[in-house]
Amino acid sequence: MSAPAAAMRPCGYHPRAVATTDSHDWAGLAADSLARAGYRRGGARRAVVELLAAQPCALSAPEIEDALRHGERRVARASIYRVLEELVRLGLVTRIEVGHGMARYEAVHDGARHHDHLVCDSCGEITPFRDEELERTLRRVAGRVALAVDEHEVILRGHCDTCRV
Amino acid sequence: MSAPAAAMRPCGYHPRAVATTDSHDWAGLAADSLARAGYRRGGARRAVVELLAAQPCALSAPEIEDALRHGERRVARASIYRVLEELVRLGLVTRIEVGHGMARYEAVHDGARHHDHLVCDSCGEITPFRDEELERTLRRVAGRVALAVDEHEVILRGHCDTCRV
DNA sequence: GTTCTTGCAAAACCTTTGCATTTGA
DNA sequence: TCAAATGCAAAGGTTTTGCAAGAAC
Repeated sequence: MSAPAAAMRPCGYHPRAVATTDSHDWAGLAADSLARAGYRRGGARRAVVELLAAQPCALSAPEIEDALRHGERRVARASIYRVLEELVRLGLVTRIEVGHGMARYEAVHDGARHHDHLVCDSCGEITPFRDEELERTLRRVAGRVALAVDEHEVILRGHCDTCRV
Repeated sequence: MSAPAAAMRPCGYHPRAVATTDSHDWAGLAADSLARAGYRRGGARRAVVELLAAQPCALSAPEIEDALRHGERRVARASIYRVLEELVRLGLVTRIEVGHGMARYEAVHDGARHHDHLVCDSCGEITPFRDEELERTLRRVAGRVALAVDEHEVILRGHCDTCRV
C-alpha cells in the first residue's frame, strides 16, 4: 500500500508564488546549462527562467506572456516560444499537453519534485499529484516497451470534488 | 511479472483498416447512444462514426477530413469538429493530446481494447501499447487521488528503435 | 412545419517564421 | 566588431463560430 497522493495547489499562474531555495537552485542550474550550451545571457531568457522557477506547476505560453507583461519585464511572444523551445531541448523544462488547445511548460526539478496531473473535465482545473507506486510501475513499464523512454506524462481525467457535488 | 507489452501498429489513418466484428459493435453502440441522447441520424455523423470504428488508433481532425474526402462522403470541417465534440461528451470517443499542435480522437471500446501511447520525439510516430500491470496500478491510484477519475492517459516519450540507431 | 444537422466562410486562437534592431561578449 | 538575442509583424495551422441551406422527424 502506498501513501495517499499529497494534495497540491492547482496549476496556473501564481503571482505570489514564493521563490524557494529549490527554485533558486533550478534557476541557477538552468543558467549554468544555458551557459555551458553556449548561449549568451539575455533579459528575455532570464525573465522566463525566473518566472518558471517560482511556479509550482505548469504555465501556458500565453500565461507566461501575461505574467511577464504585468511583472518586471515585458517579453515578446516570439521570444517566449523560442526560450521555451531551448529549455525543452536542454531538458530543463517539460512540455505537457493537457488539452484546451495549448501546451503547458514547467521546470524539471530532481526526481523528488516530479509529478503528474489531474484534470477536471467540468471546470478545467489542473492539479499536480505524485504517487510513488505509479512511478515505480512506470519505471518497470519503460523497460518492456519498444521505445527508449526519456519521460512520461500521466493525466487522470474526471471530476473534482467541487464539480462533483 | 507482467507479459511484455504487445507490439501494435502505429497510429494514423489506415485506409485498409478492416472493419472487425468489434468495430461494428462500437459503431452500433455509438448509433444507439446518439439516438438515446436525442440526436437525429445524419450523413456526416454516420461517416465519422464509421471511419473511427474501423481505425486501430487515434486520428486527428485533419486526417479525418482527408480520409472522408477521398472516401465515401465528403464532410465539412466544422461538422467533423461538432460530431467529435458530441462523441467525446457521450464518452464514446477519447481525445488525446500528444503534441504537435493538434488533438487526436479514437473510439472507446470495452476495457480489453484500451491502450496508451508511445511517442517518438525524433520522428513523431505515435504507437499504441497496452500493459496490464500499468492498468492495475492506475486503478489503484485512481482510488487515492482528489478526483473522481473517469479515464486516464499515459504517454511515454523517447526514441523509437529506428531513430535510436 | 418544425427542429436538428450540415456546409460554407470567416474569425479566433496558439504557434512559428522572417527580418530589422538591439545587446552581450 | 560580430554573432547572438530580441521585438515586431505577418504567416501558418488547428479549432471555433455565425448564418443560411438542407434533411430528418
